[in-house]
Amino acid sequence: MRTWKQDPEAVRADILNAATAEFAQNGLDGARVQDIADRIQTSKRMIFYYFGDKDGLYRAVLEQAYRSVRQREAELDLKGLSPVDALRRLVEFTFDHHRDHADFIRLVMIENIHDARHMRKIESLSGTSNAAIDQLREICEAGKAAGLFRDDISPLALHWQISALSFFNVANRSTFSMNFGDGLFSEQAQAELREQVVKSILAIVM
Amino acid sequence: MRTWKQDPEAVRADILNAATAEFAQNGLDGARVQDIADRIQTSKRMIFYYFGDKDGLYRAVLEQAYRSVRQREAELDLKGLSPVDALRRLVEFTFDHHRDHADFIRLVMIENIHDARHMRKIESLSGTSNAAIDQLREICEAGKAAGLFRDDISPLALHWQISALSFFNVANRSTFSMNFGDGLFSEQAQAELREQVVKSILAIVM
DNA sequence: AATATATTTAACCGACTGGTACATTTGGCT
DNA sequence: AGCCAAATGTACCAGTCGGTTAAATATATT
Repeated sequence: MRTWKQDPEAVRADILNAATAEFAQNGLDGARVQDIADRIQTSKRMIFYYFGDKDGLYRAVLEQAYRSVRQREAELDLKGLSPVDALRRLVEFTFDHHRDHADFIRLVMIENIHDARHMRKIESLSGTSNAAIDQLREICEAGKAAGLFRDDISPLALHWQISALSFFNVANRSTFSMNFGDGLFSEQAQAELREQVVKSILAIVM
Repeated sequence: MRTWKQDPEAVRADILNAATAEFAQNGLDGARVQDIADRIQTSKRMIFYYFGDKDGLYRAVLEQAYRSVRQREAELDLKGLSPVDALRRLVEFTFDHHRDHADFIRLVMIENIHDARHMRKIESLSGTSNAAIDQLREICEAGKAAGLFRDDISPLALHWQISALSFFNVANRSTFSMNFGDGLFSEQAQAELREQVVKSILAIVM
């Protein structure tokens, strides 16, 4: 009664969150299991108890991170907007969302260093269904139907470009700043870049 | 005099090249000094003899990689081209160059994971002079002077976008393919993406 | 040739790290 | 209460890895 109450779910969730921070900060090889345990009040033992090994924990982190992101993407409501407005909104959302979730970006960077070999083992991520691309496809079809968009645009290629610009903005900030100064990362400049991205995407479809 | 059984410079160069491959493949923490030695015919001891410690070697790798890239960038000859043609050529060159030097891209990804903290210690990289941005600036000025380009374009923001698209294409190939298939990475699709990037950049300046 | 210096080899080490063995406690159930 | 399985604490281990010690060999210098 006086000692700790057992709450397995909370412990598991705590570990997962601590591990997310640790992996995002230090990478898979740089992360230390002991440091993850130290971030919360638990022991290394518990981590192996719940997740098997370091790789299993990393995979759980990756899975949760992707699930969270996809869920937030699915929550984006574009109903009632014209194709152009919907596309603009989607781009702005993606740009902002990447900026707001740097940990996720870092996990993806790390996974790319590993050629996505851990992701490949997560069955829940192999489903090709993806809200972001579905929404984009709908926008494109509506745009084409309304005669507003070109006929030869590819939703996938469009998504590629939106992702590239939003991702790079967060992922490569450190080296870009080292090479060219951090002028582009002031709030003012970021707002301008965001608008540049929107216009650039709109220019592709129209 | 005739037979140089010892060849320190060659050993040093070999180590540097082997280390470049090892670090690019496995990251800073994932790389193994022993594995670098095994890649060539030398011993671990030599690596520490020439580069001090693992971090020193990594810094040497990074420095050489950046120097090579900057040199190749400087070799791009845009003289005699109109602003539009020069810009198109620069974008195509950057897109291709990134694709052709995946190891460099990976080193930059790795350095970004580490918040560019190793790059920061390399004095030869702190010089802000950069051929790529200089050429772009010239193109922009010529374009504005000729009344072909808008007046409010920023060479830096333009470079940011060219880099973002070229970089992402290589850096995020693994996870992008996992999520959306590898259709965009066929030769045919890559050629189309390349053209999309060119048009998108041109749309920004005009 | 003799000496000094640069380069290379081989064996070794201490710290760290992922993972485990085993004992102990907690809480649900009868 | 008494039992059992889930959950947790403690101590520990075996392999790995960056880095070193010390000695040998090659080259340059005089």
